[in-house]
Amino acid sequence: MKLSTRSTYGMRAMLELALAVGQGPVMVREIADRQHLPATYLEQLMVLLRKAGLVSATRGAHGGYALAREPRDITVAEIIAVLEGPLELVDCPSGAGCCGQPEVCALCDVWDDAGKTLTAFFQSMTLASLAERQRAKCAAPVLMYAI
Amino acid sequence: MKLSTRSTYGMRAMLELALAVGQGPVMVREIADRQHLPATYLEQLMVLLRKAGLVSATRGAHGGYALAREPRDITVAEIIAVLEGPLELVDCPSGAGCCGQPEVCALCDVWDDAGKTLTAFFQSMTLASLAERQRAKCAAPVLMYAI
DNA sequence: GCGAATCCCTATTATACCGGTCTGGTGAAT
DNA sequence: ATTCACCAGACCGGTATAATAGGGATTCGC
Repeated sequence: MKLSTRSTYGMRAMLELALAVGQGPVMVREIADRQHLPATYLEQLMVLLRKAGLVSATRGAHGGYALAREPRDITVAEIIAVLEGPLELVDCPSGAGCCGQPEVCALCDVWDDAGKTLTAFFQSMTLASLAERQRAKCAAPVLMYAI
Repeated sequence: MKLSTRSTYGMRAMLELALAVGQGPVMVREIADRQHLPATYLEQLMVLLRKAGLVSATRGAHGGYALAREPRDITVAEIIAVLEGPLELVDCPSGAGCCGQPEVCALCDVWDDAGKTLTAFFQSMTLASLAERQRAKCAAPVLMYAI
């Protein structure tokens, strides 16, 4: 029950872009360096995010990526949906798989509700709010160390 | 982001046991047949559930498994925790992995909160409530079919 | 125009985990 | 004693994820 690295890498990249909004496009290489991610791998993810309309790319020298929309209009749920697929906890392709008789299966409801709960959580969370939290954390870094 | 079959298989088995409470031990074979699960695989899961103290086994002829506690005192969260591990969405072993600097990483908080949300959801859900829902569904089966 | 920089795309590989089987052992009931 | 059922562990194959490699397309600066 872990998120794949695709989502987490992608989110880290998107957060970088959110923090750099208004400063022109950011190179994949730059993001990868700052976040310590494999650059060529991240490239693939960025292409997916572009195709999904979440970022825009400018090619050529001094190119890079930028958010395609306002940070406040991009939710974490969207990003995860692109990189991870829908947040369904079980493969129950509309009634077929699962337990065989989903109409009378109380568990199907549970898995479904759980997925919806998660989705709602991530939908309530935008890049803007995330960026703000990040900025706050960096502005007031933790000065207490464990002894 | 799928639950492994371990959790879903295990839940289905536990629900069977909850529905058969007070009727003596139930054989693994019986559960597997009713739920169409691979018997030998389910056996492994039942052992884990026993070691975790969620079910009790009686060996020998006419043996089988039964819930070790009242259905209302067993939450879905517990069962999943045994079979799936803790509900953490990312591997962030208390600060080390993740992004490298979890103290100043807004995302770590997000993943953490999401895991807690899920856990809370599953904790609010007991075998008793599940069994009740299941019984209700079976008593009033769906009679409307899509045309 | 030329070349460098950067995104774009596809193919390939390796590793780990998951789902599952098989074999043999242990304890209880008849 | 025999049978039934849980117990324990090794073992194995498929698949998806994570990552690499390499060659193209597009734009900028000169």
